[in-house]
Amino acid sequence: MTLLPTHPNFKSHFTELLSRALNTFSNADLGINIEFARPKQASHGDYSCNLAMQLAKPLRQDPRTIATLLINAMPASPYLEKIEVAGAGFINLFLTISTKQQFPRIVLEERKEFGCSNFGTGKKIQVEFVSANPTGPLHVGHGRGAAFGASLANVLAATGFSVTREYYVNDAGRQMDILAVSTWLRYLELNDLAILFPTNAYQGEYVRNMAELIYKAHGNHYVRQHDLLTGDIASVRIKGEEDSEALLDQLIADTKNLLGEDYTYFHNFVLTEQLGDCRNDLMEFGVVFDTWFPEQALFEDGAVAHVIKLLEQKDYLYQKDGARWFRSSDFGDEKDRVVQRENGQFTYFASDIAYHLNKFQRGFVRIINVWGADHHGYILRVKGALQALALDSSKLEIVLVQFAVLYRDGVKAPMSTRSGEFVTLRELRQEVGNDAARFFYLLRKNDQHLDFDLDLAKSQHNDNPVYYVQYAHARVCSVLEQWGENLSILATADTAVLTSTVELSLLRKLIDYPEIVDAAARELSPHLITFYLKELAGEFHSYYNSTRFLVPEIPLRLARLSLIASIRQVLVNGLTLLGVSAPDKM
RNA sequence: GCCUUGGUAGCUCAGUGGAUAGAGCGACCCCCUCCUAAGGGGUAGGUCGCAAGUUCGAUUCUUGCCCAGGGCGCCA
Repeated sequence: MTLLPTHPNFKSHFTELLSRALNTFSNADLGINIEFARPKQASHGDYSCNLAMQLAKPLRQDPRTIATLLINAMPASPYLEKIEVAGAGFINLFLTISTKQQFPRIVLEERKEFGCSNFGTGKKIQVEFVSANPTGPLHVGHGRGAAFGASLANVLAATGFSVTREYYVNDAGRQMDILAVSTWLRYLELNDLAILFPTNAYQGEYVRNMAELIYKAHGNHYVRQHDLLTGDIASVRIKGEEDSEALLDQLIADTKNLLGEDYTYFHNFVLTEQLGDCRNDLMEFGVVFDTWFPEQALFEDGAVAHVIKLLEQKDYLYQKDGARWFRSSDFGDEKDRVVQRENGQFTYFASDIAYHLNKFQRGFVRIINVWGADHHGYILRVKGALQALALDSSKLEIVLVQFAVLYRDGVKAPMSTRSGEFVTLRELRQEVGNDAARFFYLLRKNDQHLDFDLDLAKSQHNDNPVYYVQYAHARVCSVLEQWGENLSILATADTAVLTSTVELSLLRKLIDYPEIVDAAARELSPHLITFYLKELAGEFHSYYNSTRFLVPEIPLRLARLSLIASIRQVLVNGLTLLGVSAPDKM
C-alpha cells in the first residue's frame, strides 16, 4: 500500500497522466482541455474523462479505440485500482480501496487544513461587500450580501488567496446630508417647534432616537429659528414644490447655512451612530472587515478631483445642461452618466471612479465587488471608467446578489425602505438566530431570488437544514464522548475494515470536500459548501441509523470512530467557511 | 421598450456538453429494549417552458418565442 503523505489532488494528478499519454500521439496538440468529472454512479468509477470522445472527430477514429490507446499509454498510478473504457468512450478511473480508506487519517491529521489549498498562490485579492449607506439599520437584503461576501472571502482565503475584506462607507454624499437634516428636524420637534418633515426624508424610528440622544445631551443648543422651516412659508414651499428631491436639496442647503459649524456636529453624530450600529450588527453576525474605506477620504485627499481631471484630459468628459458627463456610452453603456451635478456636487459615480482607481493602485490582482442585483446597471459605467483610465477592467469582477424575500406563515413580509417598514437584519437574527440566518442565506445561488422561510428557519425539526447539519455534528460528538477515550489514537486506526456500501460512499464524500471548496472558490459560489454539507450530513445520518459504532470488536470500533471523527472535522471545516457554529450538543 | 435572472417532481430548489436527471418538503407505508427519532428506510411522483440550430451526444451551449421576478434617475 502506498501511504499518502497528504491529500493528493487527484484531478491534477490524473490530468498529468492523461496528458502524458496524449503526448505520445503524433498529432496530439489539439488544444483540448482534459477534464475529470465525478460520475454519479459508483459503477462508473471515481473519476471519469471524456477526452477520447472529444478526440474522435479531429483524429478521425473511434472514441473507444482512442480511449484504449490512451489507457495503454498512461503511466501507472499508485492510486488506481483499474481503468476502464465504458459507454461511448468514457475513460473511467477507479481508486484503490486502500487509497480511499486513508482519508479518515488524512482528515484527522490535516484537521482545519483539510480542504484548504494553494490555488490562489497568495495573490492579493479584495472582496468588497455590504457597503450599505450608514443611513439606517441594515435590512435583510444587506444580510444576504453580508453572508455571501463573508463566506466567499472565507472560501478564497482557504484556497490560498490573500484576502482583504472591505466595506466602502458612503459617508460623503447627499444621503448622509438627508439623514443629518432628518435628525435635526426630529430634534426641532423635541424642542416643540412645529416644522415640516418631508415625506422623502428618513422616516425611521431610529432617527427620532438619535434626535433624542442629542436633545438629552445638548438641550436646545442646536435650535435655530427660521421661517424657512416653520409656519406659512414652509407649507407654501411644500405645496408649491413639485420636485420633492429639489426641496430636500434646498432644505439641506438651508440647514447648513443655519447651523454653520454645528452642522458638522450633526453630520458626524449620525454617521458615527449609524456606522457603529452597522459594525456591531455585522460583528454579531460573524462578519468582520479588514478595512472600512471612507468615501470622504477620496474628497479630502483630492482623489476625486484628480480622477475627474484625468478623465477630462483624456477627453472623456463634457458639459451639458450645466452638468458634467462621462462618456460611458463609449464603453457600451446605454447612455452617458453625470459625474458632477448642476449644483456643483459630485455624484456617487464620481467618487466610485476614484474609489476603484484607488483599489487598482493598492495592487490587488483581483477585485471582487459584491453588489445587490439592483446595481447591475452600474457595471458598464464603472468598468467603462476604468477602461477610460487605461486600466484592465477584467480585474474587476462583479458578483450580483439577488434580493431576499421573507415569508412568515406563507405570506410575504413587507419590505419598503421609504416608509421605514422593513425587517432589519438584527430583527431577523433575533428571530431565527445567527446560524440559521447565515445558512439560509447560502441556500441559494447568489443570482437566484431567495425566499427566506422564517418559520422553517426557526423550526427545530428535521426539515430545517441548518439543524440537520448541526445535528450530525452533535451526534458524532455524543458518540465520541460515550466512547470516552483519547481521540488522537483514531488517526492511526486501521481503516481497512471500512468496506460497506455506506462507508465507501462516505469515504468518497470526504474525498469530494477539497474539490468542492476548490469549485466554490473558482466559481465564486459558496453555496456549493452548503449543499455539500447537507449531503454529507444526510449520508452520515443514514450511516448512524444503519450501523453501530461502539461495537465490541475494537479494530472495527476504532475504524468506524475514525470515520465519523473525520466526518465531524469536515462538517466543522465547512460550517466554519459558512460562519455557522458546530454545537457539541443540541 | 432596453438590460438582467429564472422556468427541472404537487411545492421549494440542486445539477450537468455525456452514461438510468437528483435532494428536501408534502402524500402514502414502515423503523426507537439499540451510540440524541432535531434521525432513518421504502413507495408514488418528470415532455428538464416551447421550437429550431450547433454537436458524435443538448435538460446544459446559440437564436427565436411564451411566461415570471428584478432593474432601468443630475438617488445610492
